[in-house]
Amino acid sequence: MPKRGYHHGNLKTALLDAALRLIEEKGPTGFTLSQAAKEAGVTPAAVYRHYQGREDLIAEAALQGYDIFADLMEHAYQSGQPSALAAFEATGRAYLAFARKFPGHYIAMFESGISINRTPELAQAANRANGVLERAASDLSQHIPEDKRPPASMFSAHIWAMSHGVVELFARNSPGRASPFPPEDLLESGIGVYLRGLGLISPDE
Amino acid sequence: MPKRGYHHGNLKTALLDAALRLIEEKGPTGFTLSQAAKEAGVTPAAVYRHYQGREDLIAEAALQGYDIFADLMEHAYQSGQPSALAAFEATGRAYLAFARKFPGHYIAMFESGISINRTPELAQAANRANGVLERAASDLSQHIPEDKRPPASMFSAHIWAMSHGVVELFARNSPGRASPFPPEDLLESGIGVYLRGLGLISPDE
DNA sequence: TGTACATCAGTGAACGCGCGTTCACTGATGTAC
DNA sequence: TGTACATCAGTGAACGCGCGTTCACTGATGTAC
Repeated sequence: MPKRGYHHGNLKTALLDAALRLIEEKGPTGFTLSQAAKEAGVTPAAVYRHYQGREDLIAEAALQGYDIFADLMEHAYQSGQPSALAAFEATGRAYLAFARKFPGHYIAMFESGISINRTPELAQAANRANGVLERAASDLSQHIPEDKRPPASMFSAHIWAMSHGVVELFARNSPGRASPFPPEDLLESGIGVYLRGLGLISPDE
Repeated sequence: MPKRGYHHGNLKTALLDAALRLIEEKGPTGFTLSQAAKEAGVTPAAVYRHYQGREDLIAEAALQGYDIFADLMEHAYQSGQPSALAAFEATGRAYLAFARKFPGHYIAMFESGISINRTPELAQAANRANGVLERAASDLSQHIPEDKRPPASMFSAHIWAMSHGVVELFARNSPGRASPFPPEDLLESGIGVYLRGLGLISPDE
């Protein structure tokens, strides 16, 4: 870990890490470039060697986040194969696990106001992540009689919304709004009820 | 509408309205007291005649929001009586309607990081709103056989999470993340599936 | 191995800016007589 | 109705601060010969 001397050696990464910590702590609007620089042990001006500016740092955090997120979702999806149900449920769990493990990334992705269409890579990474969930939903909905089958994109939007809601309301340390249940249980049971509603789990399971 | 002269006459309200507009536009951390004062046509120092400072303005917005919110929920709940199902569904719809109609309030309440326990009145208003949803859930869950009945607080947390998720992901103009469905439909259908999963709606309804 | 030199990562000072808050003040309002 | 005076809402200047960004610079690194 060579951190001494005039050259940092690892500044780009160190800045991104500092930014993630700060975004997690202060929110995307409260995050400042100067503070990130300070945490990395460097002058604010040095940041401009590696990023175009404040916005660019946030966008980079979001991009990295979507990549990790998509990988995790992909892996969860695969891990449940060949059962469409197991794959789907693993994907749901992976969502919450990601939000818990990478809160800075999560916030940069979903709460920073950064447009998905800022750069083609960002759009691509975001779509990849979204695609996994939609594929899992689509696979699973094959088991529903066609005339009662909701569009996979609606199905996945429902699950996404519930997951996001659980994260924002109960998994974040919202001051004074403690959940009566662990977020993991809440999401698991919520998805369970939902799947039962689609006839994908028998009522007694 | 007397706005001329040295005395504003209606400054407290005007400031709160300006704050709500700005919170909606810039987010809770992007909101500034100075700008709110400017919008109300007044010096920043004048704000201190009516509020204790920046934080207090946000807290006031949240408080007003919880009051309106609780009233709307209450009204929706009553409007569906005596049917527990109708009351519950109306409550869900009221949630989204509130978020759409009072985005500034919504953000101040749920995204500003203001603690519910900042003042007793704030805590009370928040609990009143939450209580309506929980009561609606509790009423409705009487129709579930006792041994299969989830706690009402879990039930209501699920619905709250899905509602909040729909608002955040699909009802807000998140740049580049357009929903394929109107948020209202998304929430209505999501809640429908969920209630079917609890056995509260017949599969063919 | 030694030297000259190009490359480039990070410095430090400076900029203009808007912020939240304070303070002594002033102008308008409303009340007592 | 008129006047004196208390109340108080809003002013304007000032404060110290941290921000994002720019610029000419300097010190370290690495490469060519």
